[in-house]
Amino acid sequence: MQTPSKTSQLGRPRTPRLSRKAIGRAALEMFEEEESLSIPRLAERLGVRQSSFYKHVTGRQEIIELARGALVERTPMPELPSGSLDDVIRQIFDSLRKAYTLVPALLPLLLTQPVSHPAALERYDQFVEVFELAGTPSHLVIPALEALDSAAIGASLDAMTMESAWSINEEEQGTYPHLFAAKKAVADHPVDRFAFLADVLSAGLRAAIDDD
Amino acid sequence: MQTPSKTSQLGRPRTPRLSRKAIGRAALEMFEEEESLSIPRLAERLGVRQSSFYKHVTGRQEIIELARGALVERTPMPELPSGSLDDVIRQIFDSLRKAYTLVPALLPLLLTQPVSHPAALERYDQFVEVFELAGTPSHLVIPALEALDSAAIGASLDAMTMESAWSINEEEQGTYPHLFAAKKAVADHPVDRFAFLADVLSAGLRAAIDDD
DNA sequence: ACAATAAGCGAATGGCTTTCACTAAAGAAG
DNA sequence: CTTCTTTAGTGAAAGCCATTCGCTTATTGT
Repeated sequence: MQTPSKTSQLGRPRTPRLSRKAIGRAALEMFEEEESLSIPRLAERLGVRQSSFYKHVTGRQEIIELARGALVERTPMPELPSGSLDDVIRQIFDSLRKAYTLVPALLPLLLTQPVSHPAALERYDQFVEVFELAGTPSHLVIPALEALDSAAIGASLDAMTMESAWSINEEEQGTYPHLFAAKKAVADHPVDRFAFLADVLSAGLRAAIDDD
Repeated sequence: MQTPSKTSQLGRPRTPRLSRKAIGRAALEMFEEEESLSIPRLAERLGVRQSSFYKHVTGRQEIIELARGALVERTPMPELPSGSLDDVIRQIFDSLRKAYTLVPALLPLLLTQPVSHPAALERYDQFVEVFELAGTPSHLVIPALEALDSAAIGASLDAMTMESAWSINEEEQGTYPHLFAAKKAVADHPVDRFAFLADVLSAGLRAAIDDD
């Protein structure tokens, strides 16, 4: 009987080198550190060849969905079995924002595909439950949750696009006088965008829900 | 003197085949029709070779910014020299939404880079002016505009992610009871997401601005 | 008239995702 | 325990993509 070289990488390994969970976690890490996902580089991180992924996953999109799952699993569900609608809105928004600001580069990719990871679905299921306990009419729960979710994503991305979402050259300052002045005003008198959005969403959602 | 073959594509052409404006327009068209941007295919559309773009543009990112410009130039500025804050919010939100729903595939790419196209900057400059005419404190204009912008993007993307942002298998329906029930509730009692968001933003922004 | 610049092209580079035939171990069946 | 099937790895290759560079020809400026 031959003892194969210990460094041979051929054939099935004695102990598994990959799992869907490990792939999701590594992908999330990679997004945090490199702000993008490349399958060859992910393979390097995991000490594996790129083609190996396709035994666990159908393709890149699924890896991104696993990263979403890893993000949810890392973020604890806020304690809030019940509460006022105001509390519920602020807690959910804050929970989303905390998760999203960790990985801004992932957000555009998450936006373009539906949520299918079980851990993520379970988290949203809990959010829905809390909304309903706070007295939201059922047909408004999904629209309200969508509003919170995209606001959290938008704000987290804005925070990434450095300094400002609008980039004006020095020479062009006179060309866009109002925009330039407004940028200066908020620079001189900074506004916490997340707190502002939380106020806007809380007041707005409560008004829209009570009007029903 | 030689008369070169009319079909020769060598050397500088007698009349220009490309321009930044034409590139932006074609890129926007491509996003609408193919939901993605590929430089080789864009070159095909314009009857040109891919390397030619780099005489007009520094790279892919700049082409995307030109597409943003083309999108703004195609969308008319709403007539509204002045108005109540409620009108202003709804008009701006509606204008953004109209533009964004035309090209959902472009939105994730726009999110990741600052606005630098002159036509877009001018449009935002006008939005700022209208906000100020409606009495918004200057330091809140930018946060308010950011909120409208990301809400419009989020809603346009949600509308793209077909049917629902949450995809639940038939077998899993019992695993996510609240989410599933809420999806059913909104399916049975449909809610216009854009109108809902407009209500939320109008009420919320006015509250946040008046509290100041 | 002529030099400098500008706008095209062709070919090549290096990156990416995905597929497929192959190998060796694990697990199931008798 | 042997044998068969399934599984989790590898390696090589195909077919995309964005970008660069040297070449050619026209336009522009002096």
